[in-house]
Amino acid sequence: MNIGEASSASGVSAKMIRYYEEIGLIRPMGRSGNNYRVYGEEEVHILRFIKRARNLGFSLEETETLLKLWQDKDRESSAVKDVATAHIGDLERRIAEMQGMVKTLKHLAHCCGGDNRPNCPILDDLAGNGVGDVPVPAAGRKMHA
Amino acid sequence: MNIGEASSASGVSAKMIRYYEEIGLIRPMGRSGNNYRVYGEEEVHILRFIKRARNLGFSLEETETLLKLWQDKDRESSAVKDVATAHIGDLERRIAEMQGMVKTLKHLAHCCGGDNRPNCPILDDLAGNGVGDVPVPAAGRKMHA
DNA sequence: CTTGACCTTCCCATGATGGGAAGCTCCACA
DNA sequence: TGTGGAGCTTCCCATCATGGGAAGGTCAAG
Repeated sequence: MNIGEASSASGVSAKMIRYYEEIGLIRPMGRSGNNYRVYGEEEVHILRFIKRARNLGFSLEETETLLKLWQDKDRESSAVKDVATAHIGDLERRIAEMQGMVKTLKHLAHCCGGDNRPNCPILDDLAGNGVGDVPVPAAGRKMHA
Repeated sequence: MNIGEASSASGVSAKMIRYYEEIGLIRPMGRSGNNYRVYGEEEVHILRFIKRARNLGFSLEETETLLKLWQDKDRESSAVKDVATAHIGDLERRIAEMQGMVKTLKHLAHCCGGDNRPNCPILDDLAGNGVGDVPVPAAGRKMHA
């Protein structure tokens, strides 16, 4: 099976399959006489594993860890669970951050007439003239040295 | 005021201030005799506006639009509201996507012993042997578009 | 033999940010 | 007056995962 077929069988683009090989996520594939990469069911299975891990938001680095654990018959399931749990925490942090943004934005949008007049509390808020609650202080880092 | 001072006054790093200038988000600053960029209150105000827009998750492109609307005294507030509303929708879509991931992951993690035995439903699921309800049908939902 | 669909490698772009090098300027202090 | 260091300048590189596209080889069907 050539790369195109492996691609449609796994849902991973040919471009990405080559990239995964380049960064060492998957082993370099054997080549047929014409220098084309050759794939078997085994490889497609691995690619599908990667695809699913990516769909769940795991980074390629985390995916690599999971892949190694998958192939390690002596793994401890706690190692897998740890990776998953950390990822859940990461997702929840990002979700909370975005929810904060949505909350503020909805409040501002609600206060904005959205008509043909220039008066706009959204811009007022961005300009520093808050309409109420102000999110994300987030500024004061490495200043002044 | 030099770039370092403008940076701590606005919360935008000097690196980013130069970058914003480079991509045309802000006008090139005047230079003093020593070739240092010179900033005034006006510019710091603009940088703070950008900072706040970024904190609310607006892209630099959206920020540019908002900035122009801010400076356009004849704007219609509906234009601003449209940008904000579209962004809210975008955030909500991403939140929903991540919540789906979290839901699946929590289910899997819940089913995983997390002990010293190799048996692991998380890996089983990634390998294609679902543990029950499994969203993300690898073939059905096109990431690409 | 030609055409077109594949495959190969290589380079570039994305978005927003940081790191760091090499070289300049400025200021304070001895 | 010299010197050190902080701060400024530009330039290049890295991130993360992905796609676009060019230039060229290969294969199968017409």
